[in-house]
Amino acid sequence: MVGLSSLMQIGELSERAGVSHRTIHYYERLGLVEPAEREGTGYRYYDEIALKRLEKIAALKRLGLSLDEIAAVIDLYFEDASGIRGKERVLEILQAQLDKTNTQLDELSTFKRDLENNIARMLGLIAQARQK
Amino acid sequence: MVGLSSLMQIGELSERAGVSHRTIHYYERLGLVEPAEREGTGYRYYDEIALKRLEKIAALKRLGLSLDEIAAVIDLYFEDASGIRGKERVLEILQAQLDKTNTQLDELSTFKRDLENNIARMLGLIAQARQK
DNA sequence: ATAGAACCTGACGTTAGGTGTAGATTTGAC
DNA sequence: GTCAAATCTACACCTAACGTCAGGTTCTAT
Repeated sequence: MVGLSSLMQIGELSERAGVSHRTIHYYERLGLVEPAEREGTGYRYYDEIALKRLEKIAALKRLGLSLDEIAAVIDLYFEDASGIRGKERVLEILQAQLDKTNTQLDELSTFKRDLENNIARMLGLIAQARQK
Repeated sequence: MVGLSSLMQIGELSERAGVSHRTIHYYERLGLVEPAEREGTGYRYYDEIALKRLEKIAALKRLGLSLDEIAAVIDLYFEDASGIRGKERVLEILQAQLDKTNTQLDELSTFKRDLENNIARMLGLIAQARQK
């Protein structure tokens, strides 16, 4: 194969993104990433956008979104604005997601306070145990 | 059975906690909840603490903790402080969790900003589409 | 032209977190 | 005492998100 100079194969993408190639195949079946090129041969060739998508997917996963939910919003990050179909629908998804996010932020802050209190308590108990 | 007047059966607990009785059985196997009473007969009888535990479990799940991680910290919320074994170990778990929580808070805030930007963009596009 | 690395597909395995179901037992009401 | 509702145990099954394995193809270097 010639003329794909700026593209990378799945091995490099996999390594740079920190996910296995089987995971990339899996994501492809779910419509989350696509190779930029794929001629008759079968080999997949990816551009930098694919890498960014994988990174975005990882970030959204850390936030607790399922792959299905990610599939529903990820194009917002990569499609050019004018091309977005079903804007109202997308807007709904975003609003719902924002609500969830706000709740999650609240709960997380509370959890953090709890953790900090518990840590302080633990430290106290440990110091006390040492003293005797 | 008599004398368990202030206790409830699994059906009531299940309903009040909003989880199935099968889930409660499952949690019991993982050591997350226990009936307050269980005589020879086999029936489980729960107190209000069990309900609080289930609610706490749900909250921790929403924060993205696995059931195993929850098992590691939940007693902090219910055991009396003096009874906590392996304080150093618990402290480590808490510290690690706090780090994770801080990262998660950051990512979540970023995500929220992204969402808000996307929402604004969508609203703009929709208004524009209406105008023409 | 050939070896070895990289890649392909398809089928099956795995873990977490449950749900479904069947057949037996217990309970509470009458 | 009897009957329906609630519960019990045990086993099987389910989905999400991958990982493993096997056998075959393609690429690159020499």
